[in-house]
Amino acid sequence: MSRYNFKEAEAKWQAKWAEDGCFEVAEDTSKPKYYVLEMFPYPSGRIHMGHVRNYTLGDVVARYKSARGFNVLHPMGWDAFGLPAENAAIERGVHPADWTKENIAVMGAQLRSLGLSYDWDREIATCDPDYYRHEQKMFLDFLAADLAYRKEAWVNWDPVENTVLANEQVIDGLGWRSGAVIEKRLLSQWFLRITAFADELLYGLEALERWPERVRLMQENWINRSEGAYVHFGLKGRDDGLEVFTTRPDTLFGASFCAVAANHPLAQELARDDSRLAAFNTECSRLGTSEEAIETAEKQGFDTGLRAIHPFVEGVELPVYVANFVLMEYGTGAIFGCPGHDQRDLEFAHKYDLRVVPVVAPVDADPLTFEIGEDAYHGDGTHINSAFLDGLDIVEAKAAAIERLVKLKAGRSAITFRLRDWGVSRQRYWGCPIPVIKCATCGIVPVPESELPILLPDDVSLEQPGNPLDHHPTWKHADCPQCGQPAQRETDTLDTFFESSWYFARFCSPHAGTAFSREAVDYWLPVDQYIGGIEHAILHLLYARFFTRALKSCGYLSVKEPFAGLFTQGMVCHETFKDEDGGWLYPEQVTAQTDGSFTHTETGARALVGRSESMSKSKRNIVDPVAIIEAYGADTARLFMLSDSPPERDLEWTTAGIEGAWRYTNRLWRLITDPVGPMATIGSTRPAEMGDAALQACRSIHRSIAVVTDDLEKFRFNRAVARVRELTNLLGELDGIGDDFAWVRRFGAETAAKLIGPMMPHLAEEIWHQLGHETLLVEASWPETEAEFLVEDSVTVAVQVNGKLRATLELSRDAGGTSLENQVLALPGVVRAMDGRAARKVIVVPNKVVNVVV
RNA sequence: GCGGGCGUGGCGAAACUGGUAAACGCAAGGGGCUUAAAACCCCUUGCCCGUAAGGGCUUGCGGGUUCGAGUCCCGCCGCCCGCACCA
Repeated sequence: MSRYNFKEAEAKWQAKWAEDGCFEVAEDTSKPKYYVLEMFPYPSGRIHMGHVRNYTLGDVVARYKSARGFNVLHPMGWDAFGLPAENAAIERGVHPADWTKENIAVMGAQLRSLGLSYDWDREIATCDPDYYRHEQKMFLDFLAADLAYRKEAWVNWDPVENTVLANEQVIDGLGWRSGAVIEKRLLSQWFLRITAFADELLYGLEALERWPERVRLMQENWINRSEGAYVHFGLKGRDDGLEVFTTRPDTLFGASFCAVAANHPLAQELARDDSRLAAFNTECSRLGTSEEAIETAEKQGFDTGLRAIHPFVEGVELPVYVANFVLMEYGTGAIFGCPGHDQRDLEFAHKYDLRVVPVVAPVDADPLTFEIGEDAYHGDGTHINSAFLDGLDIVEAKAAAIERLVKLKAGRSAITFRLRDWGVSRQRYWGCPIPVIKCATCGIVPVPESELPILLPDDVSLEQPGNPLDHHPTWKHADCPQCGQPAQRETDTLDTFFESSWYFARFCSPHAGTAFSREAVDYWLPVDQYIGGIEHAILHLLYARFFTRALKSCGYLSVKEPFAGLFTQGMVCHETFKDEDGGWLYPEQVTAQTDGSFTHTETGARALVGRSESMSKSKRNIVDPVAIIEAYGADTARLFMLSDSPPERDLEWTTAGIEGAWRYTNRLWRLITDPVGPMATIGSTRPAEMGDAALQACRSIHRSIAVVTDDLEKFRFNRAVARVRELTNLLGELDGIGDDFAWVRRFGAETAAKLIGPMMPHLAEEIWHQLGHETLLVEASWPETEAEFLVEDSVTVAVQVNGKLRATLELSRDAGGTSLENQVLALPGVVRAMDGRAARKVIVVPNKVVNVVV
């Protein structure tokens, strides 16, 4: 029995495709273009199963579209700047550049072994000066267009290391290396004005029809446009006041307190003379900068003693608190609290014994007795306890309240966004230097374009804490381009999201002397199909959408949206194992016992099976793709990635699953190549006469083409695999003899090769070759269906009595009428279920269901 | 906390717009081939009652709409993802 030699075949066809330049593309206006892009990887060291899944999905699309006659651009590169390279430098003493380059070499070879149809000639690495020099120019253009600016922002500050930490480096409020309590600190930093495009980014979502609905929703909620009002509260005994933003100006009569963020200027000012408030503010600053930490912390407030004067009601004064749940970044960093109609305010009011006055009552409630219990009332209703707003509904009351605020010069209507400007400054080495110079006399001065790129220095010390560029002995010293006096370079580098915000454009002309050739981006953009993890649903995708608009407004390109189609894939999971002490074990450290339990392979001790979780180094539940490709080949790994779960859902990696895929690989191989002698010589013209069985098989093959094509179009790859397996089963059962059978068998084999081609390209190519073709399968076109073979003359119809299945009936297509009803009513199963009762109604859904209602 | 999603046999799943629930595969059981094992091939397999014919039940839980609900609506429960300096 022959076995498919994947090692030989995969090496052979990969070499052949490369030699023939099968995946190299150029602009060609005679064909429709199709740009397939998978999110490029961070070169962490080795590829993981998530990459295999992501890139297999992209490769299926690329190869399928190519077979359909599109001019397909399918590039790959490296998102090469980032924190892990600096960590590796600290831990292992290697230079971030060397570490990154080495990783790219290793991972590049691993990706190549998967047989992905990339145009490798377009490979880019974002840490290459030839890449980042262009984004330095973009930064200068943004600066000139007022899309980049400086402002103070809060960072996580490690007081022991004197270093800014990423959120990831703050664990339970402590620095990951120093263990010091982390504080928030204000730092002057660079921002990109993404909020200038807030409306556009929001309304632009509507046009992104080929994006998942949930991603659009998440972005919409992230941008969160809210209509409301600014309200000015006077402060008793002070000349200034408190500016508050609210979406519910109609609930002003229910206000019982005001609150400001701990980092609000007012809180900072008062803390200078109040050590207890200063301590409270410091406590708040220890929550870190993430919204999650702030919102999940226990709600706490500090009464400043200040009293805010109610704009509508003379004599009413509201206590002003500093509260740990108010965010400085949203609205004005100050709120008024209406406990009756906001759950968080209600809990705060209960804690600090503040009054709870309902001002909106449900329409069916008695306004005189309506009270707020444990739950704030968020619903519609009629205003009560609200003087001139009484009796109005919420919409009317909002308008009336704003009108009154304007009249009193105590406020105005306003639209705010939750979206904040994008902070791009990082106080780190391994990123793109920001090309500006800080001069004592001239201020911020852009580096002249002729001096770009500003290169990262090679000789840095990463061992000492702090920003390496800042304590480099010479790098930051430069003369001011304006006045010529000694000055200093900006030592911040750019957020790595900067690189990933335009790489799709660079791929269009990766060797261009400019960021990209206008002609190339005009031809290729937007990306037709973008594929990657759901974890990028907001930040990366939103930044890239903004960046594209920013580039457009600076005259770089013509499209507004970078990604016309988006697909978000699920994660690759694996069961987890722990030893008896709770330590994580690698899958290869455990042995399955016959009774279903597991033991530690070396010690023989009991091992505990945990639930399946997404593969991660920390849980040790990883399976190395390289080992899998080595053992089963790339095609088998690709097949398994596609077959079991729908691509948007999480996939569980199992040994049984990969072995099942491997069995299929060999089954298909044998089925087609064992009788290949006779098959290779059979003509490709359909015999004029075909017997019923051969005709049925021919129909089934055509249906396979139709179903698989539809499934591939709709990203239902698991179903496509199932249908190809059915086709394989059919081929295995074709045991007739004669010309018609011989032809059908070959037709089925060729079709199977073509349909499985995008998924298992090496095996398909090998089969194609064995069938006697001189040309490559990758150059062959997608199979076409013929309408005459897609119509069935008879259908099986379900027969129900009161919606319950009682029988099935073979009918000719589109049968109906009273004869059908009589036929149905005479069926033994129907008679039994009707139990002598008369039919009240018979519902006929043509070719599907007949339902008798009694 | 806020925002988003998911939930169907022992397991991964399928079921297109409300119309035969469980296609395809994994695991398991039985049989064949073999000195034997592996590989391979064939059969069985949602659960319960029944020798069978047949009947009942079943898509996380509880309601509702409908001739008919996995699919639509309302309310719960569980799990997962994101939250702006991880990428």
